[in-house]
Amino acid sequence: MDIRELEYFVTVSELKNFTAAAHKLHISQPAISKAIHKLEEELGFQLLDRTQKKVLLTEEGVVFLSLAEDILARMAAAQNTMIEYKNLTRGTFRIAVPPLLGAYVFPQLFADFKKNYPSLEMSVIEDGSSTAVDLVQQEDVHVGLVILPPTLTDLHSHLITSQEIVVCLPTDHPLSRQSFLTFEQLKDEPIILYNEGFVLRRIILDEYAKYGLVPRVALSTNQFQTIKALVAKGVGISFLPKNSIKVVNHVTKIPLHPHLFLEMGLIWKPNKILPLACKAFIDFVNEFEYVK
Amino acid sequence: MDIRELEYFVTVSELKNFTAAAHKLHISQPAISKAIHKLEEELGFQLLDRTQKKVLLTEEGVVFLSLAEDILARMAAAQNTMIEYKNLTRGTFRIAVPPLLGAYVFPQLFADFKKNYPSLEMSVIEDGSSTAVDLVQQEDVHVGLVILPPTLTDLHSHLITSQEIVVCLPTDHPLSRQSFLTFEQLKDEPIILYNEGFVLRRIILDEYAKYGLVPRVALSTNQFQTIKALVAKGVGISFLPKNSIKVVNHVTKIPLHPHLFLEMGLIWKPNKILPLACKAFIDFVNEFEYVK
DNA sequence: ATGGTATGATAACTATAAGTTATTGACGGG
DNA sequence: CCCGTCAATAACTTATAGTTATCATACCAT
Repeated sequence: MDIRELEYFVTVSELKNFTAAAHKLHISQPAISKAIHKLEEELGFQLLDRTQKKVLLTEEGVVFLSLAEDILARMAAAQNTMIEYKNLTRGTFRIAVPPLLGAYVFPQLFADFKKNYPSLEMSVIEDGSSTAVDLVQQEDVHVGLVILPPTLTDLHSHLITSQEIVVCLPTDHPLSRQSFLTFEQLKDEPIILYNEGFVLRRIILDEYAKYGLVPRVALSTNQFQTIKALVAKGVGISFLPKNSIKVVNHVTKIPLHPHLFLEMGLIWKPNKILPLACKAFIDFVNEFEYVK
Repeated sequence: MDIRELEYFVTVSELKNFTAAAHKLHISQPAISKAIHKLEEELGFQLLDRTQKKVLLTEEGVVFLSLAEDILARMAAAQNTMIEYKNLTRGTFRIAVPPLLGAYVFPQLFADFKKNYPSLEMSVIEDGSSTAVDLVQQEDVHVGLVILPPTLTDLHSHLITSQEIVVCLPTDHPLSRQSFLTFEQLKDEPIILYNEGFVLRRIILDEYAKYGLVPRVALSTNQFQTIKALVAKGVGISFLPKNSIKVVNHVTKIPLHPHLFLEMGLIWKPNKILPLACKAFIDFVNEFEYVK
């Protein structure tokens, strides 16, 4: 019992004529005859009554017709669904986005991507960049939009933008008038950091360590807003990408000396076959120009 | 996109192994490889990720798998349904049964048939034998259980039983003591007949006509019970098959002279392809011995 | 590292079955 | 009553599903 046979049978049933069905299906009439006979042979009884001039359905034929039509409809529906995936008018993928990037790189990226592919869905998992890397590694997500860690084991990556990290401190802080700051100058300041699992925390602590310093961490959080608010309140100083904070009352941004940069980009697992929607996203990001 | 291809894909997805799937399907492994490749080629993307040791479904593969499983399930269900028709564990047909036969031939026939084929359904249309013949002719029913008319145009028939027609008259009727009666003796009696469309009416009127007589029809009905009740009440006399009336108070049955017989049987249209259930019924009736 | 094993891909060939053309036979309408 | 329409059949061709043999590669145990 073959899809083609069902198709032939349904067409003959519709047209009540073998020859007409053959024309419609662009094959010869004997091909139809053969297929119908094969079907009837297999089922063990006649589906069509050819004793009259017109071809008529037998009672069993009527039953089989409705079953065949249902199967063909579902077959067509399945094909359509898959064509939608192929055409990128349907599809989902999972992306890990740390809050920091979620706050200012991702929205622009996402909006532009949606403009091009309005039907594609993204499932966003928010977590720190370090965790995001693990999620990609374990294939829990397909891609990660992360602060690129210094060492990338065996993942592919694409740099989207590079941001300078600046010191954030309360406007009334004694150091807030400087045009730049060194870690030496900041060594006794209480600092506010992201939690473990966030690359930015790692980077800052590593920088301190470079100068043989161990900062006093006043508090750590995974909330970007919390960090900014705490700095404004004078709880401590912090380090954030220059553009992540546009204008915040009572917070001053001062560059570090030497300058410290943060690279942000997309990572994914090579060799792993990704959803077409995700491939489209990676391709899109490759073309994407981030406007600071 | 072929049913076989779907089957192969589903099996590979289940076993996560091409070779194992090939074994299960009793074909060679390259046949599986080829079929899956063909499917992927047709859809335009990969369904299975073969980069790891284990075969894994891609995201699109997961979607397609559920669609394929649904289609295969429906295919199997359709096949099962048709097997049921073949096995006569499913099926319906339409039969015309006049009330007279419905009252005493049909119940026995039906009960015995049901014993052999408990799952088959009969749709019974009750109407006079003449009408029943037309219904068969026009293919509104598949068979008719009728009083066989003297001329059968082009229908097949099978005699089930022959019944003597007897005169029914009230017990207190002056003629009720006779051992037989002639139409000459009955020529002035008001008679109760079936309506037009009932063969029994035709037969009685034809018999009167044979002797150049035209009876006075007191009343006609299509209700067997009504006829019997009216005879008992002395409204008129009637003619009914001997065995159709077992014991009725105030009604006496007397044979005609010469004897008049009624043939009852099954009719159907030849050349017409009948439902298997109906064929089974015809075959059953052929074997059937009616016990009076 | 390293050789063995398991597994899927590939190539060349065979067998099956789907399709073609030519023709016949049957039914129904003018 | 003949002619036209339409399905069935036969003989042949083509397409393709399946086979065997072999290769490439990833994983595993030593």
